Amino acid sequence: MTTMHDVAAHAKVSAKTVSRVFNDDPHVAPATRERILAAMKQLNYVPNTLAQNFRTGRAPVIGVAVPDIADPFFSSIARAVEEIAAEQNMSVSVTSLGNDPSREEPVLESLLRFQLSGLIVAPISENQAYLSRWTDHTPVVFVDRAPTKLAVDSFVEDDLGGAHAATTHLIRHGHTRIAFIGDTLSIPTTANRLEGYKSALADAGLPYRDDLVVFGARTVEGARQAVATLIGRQLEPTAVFSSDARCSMSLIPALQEAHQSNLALVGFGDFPMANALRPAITVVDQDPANLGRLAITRILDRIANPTKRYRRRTILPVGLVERASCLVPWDSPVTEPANGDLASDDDTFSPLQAAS
Amino acid sequence: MTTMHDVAAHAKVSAKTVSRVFNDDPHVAPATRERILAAMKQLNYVPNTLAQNFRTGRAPVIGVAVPDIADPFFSSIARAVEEIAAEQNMSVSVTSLGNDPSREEPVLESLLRFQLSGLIVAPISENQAYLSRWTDHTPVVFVDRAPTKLAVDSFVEDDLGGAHAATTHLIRHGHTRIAFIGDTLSIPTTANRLEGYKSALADAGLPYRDDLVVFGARTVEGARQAVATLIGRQLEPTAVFSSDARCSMSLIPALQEAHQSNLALVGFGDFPMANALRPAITVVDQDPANLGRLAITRILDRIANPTKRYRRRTILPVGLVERASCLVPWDSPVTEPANGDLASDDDTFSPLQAAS
DNA sequence: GGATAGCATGACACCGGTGCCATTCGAGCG
DNA sequence: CGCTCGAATGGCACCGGTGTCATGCTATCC
Repeated sequence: MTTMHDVAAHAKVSAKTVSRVFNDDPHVAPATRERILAAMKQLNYVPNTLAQNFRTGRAPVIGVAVPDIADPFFSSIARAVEEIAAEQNMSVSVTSLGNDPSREEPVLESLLRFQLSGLIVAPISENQAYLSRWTDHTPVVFVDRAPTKLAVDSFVEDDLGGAHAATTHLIRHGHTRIAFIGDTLSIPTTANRLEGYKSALADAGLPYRDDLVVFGARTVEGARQAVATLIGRQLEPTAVFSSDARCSMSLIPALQEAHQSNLALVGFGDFPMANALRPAITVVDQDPANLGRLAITRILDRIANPTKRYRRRTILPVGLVERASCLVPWDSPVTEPANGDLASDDDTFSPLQAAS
Repeated sequence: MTTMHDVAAHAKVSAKTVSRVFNDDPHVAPATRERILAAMKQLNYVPNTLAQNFRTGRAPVIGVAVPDIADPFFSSIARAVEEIAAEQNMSVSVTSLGNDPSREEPVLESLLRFQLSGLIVAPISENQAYLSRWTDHTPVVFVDRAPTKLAVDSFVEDDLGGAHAATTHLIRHGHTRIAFIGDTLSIPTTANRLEGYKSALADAGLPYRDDLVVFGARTVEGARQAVATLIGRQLEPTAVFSSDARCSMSLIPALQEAHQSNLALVGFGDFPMANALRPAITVVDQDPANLGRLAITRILDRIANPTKRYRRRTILPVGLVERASCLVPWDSPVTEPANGDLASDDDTFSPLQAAS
């Protein structure tokens, strides 16, 4: 790798003058500039970002740590962050935290040692106090999941309100036995959504039955077991509220396998093909890209205005995207859906329509 | 940020000794080690990775540049890379290249200036010659799309063979008018898949009709237009081969809207919920995670064995995952599907079954 | 003509670790 | 007792840019 000193020697100037040419410093004679530019081209000079960052003490890099970058919800967040970071000539370093909460701390620590310009986290652990030693120097923003034992910015969805709305929606469609299916209560979003579900039941005067609440449905296998458990219950549920998109995506194949075509379904979080499934899946829409945009914007603001004060916790409203899976039986709507998403729902892709 | 010198001063030793403690150098007296460890803890010392990397001249970072990290295909690649990189204490810097080929060069250059340990690229431009100045120093591996005018490692799927198999599969099911729907020929995979499609037609003695080949179906809107164009044709197609997962995901809603429930469909590339749709979508499966694993493994091998020679181009076989969308009419299979994926295909989630 | 301002350029330190070599000191041994 | 050897530790340069200040030179003006 050729360095600035090589270029300087070749152009018979000092390294500093080469640096000036690079940084468009006007105090360089045109002839000198030309000579240096020629030397740079000839030697194929490329500045070493590592050296620059080292001197600055900061890397123009935004860290993004999420449970799983292959999950469409989190990859949408990352994509939005990237887009805005790129405008500021910043790059993005993505890390998947995985499933093991004890790995979170070492992973984030090693990320932060890069002297990141900022960090965006959707945590998997239940306590992020260990981050406090960094938060004075590095803007940290939580997304999707609020921090525990740590005072930093966060942008989360209205889990409680969304779950309440989804559950209420099912109740309005006449359901009284509604199951709650999720991954694990250790994820704060799931805990909040369970609360929303409970409060909706309470508001409607329906009993809360904990035999209708099942966890572990993150994988198709887990969802299968959850479905099997529910089917075995006395007074089987007639509807299911799925606590997150990942669960919904596991749950749907599991329901199909178990011939549970009579169960109504509302999921928290939209997901690919949700509107192409038959019935199209009614979901609480979260807009992860917006979450990402808000997070990176806050980081950039914090960098620009280190002393300014911001509201730490932001809870974003979520909307119900009404499709068809909330109706049972699905071909005889209880209420006329308001959402345009439903407009094409009779345009079914199913061969069975043609066959019947 | 407290530095090593702060710790050294506090423990009344030299910076070098602090460095030794950090690097588990055995030549440190136990008492000294204790004193230094105490000082480090008290001052909250964290090593500055930027300085370490600068000295090394290399960042323990693998760059991953793909068209769109929010695309499940590419996010699966990134996830697999990450997983293996993490085992080597390397982090991953992800960049989406977007749609503008002219942005590729500046984006990759700025990534490479970080003195990456390696770079994994799925390019969007048609010429990557500009990377040649880097390839001597930094291992570069292409995935999904082979490099043009550049001699580096690549791992791509058998686009030609896969498209040939998919098209042949449709022909075996009795289709003679098969449309090809893709994004753009400037993506080499699409060009190869079109060749595979053509050769399958030729092998079957079917005519190639370029009025059945339509591009621009990357978005739902584009897919709508593609469908509209095809429907207008004399001798409409009875089947469609979709050139990539993204197109399939756009095409399916478009077909639903256009009431094209009689069209058979095979897509190149699996995608979320493909097996939960009704009919479940028959696809050529690509295994993006494997692509990612192979790429990062090759980079690590290259780092460990700089002189060793490898076969540059690897073409991975692809398999046909037979579901139901290739059968027309779907409820009367022409042949008995071999794939287990079909086992549950009568367990339909569709309300119409219940209704009929 | 001399003082002065302004521009082009260079010298040098510094960012925070670490490789290399020197120095010091004590133990062990002939 | 003196020598050798190894262990513990320190000094210092260096990685590649860049901020700060100094220097030398020319143009300008009174």
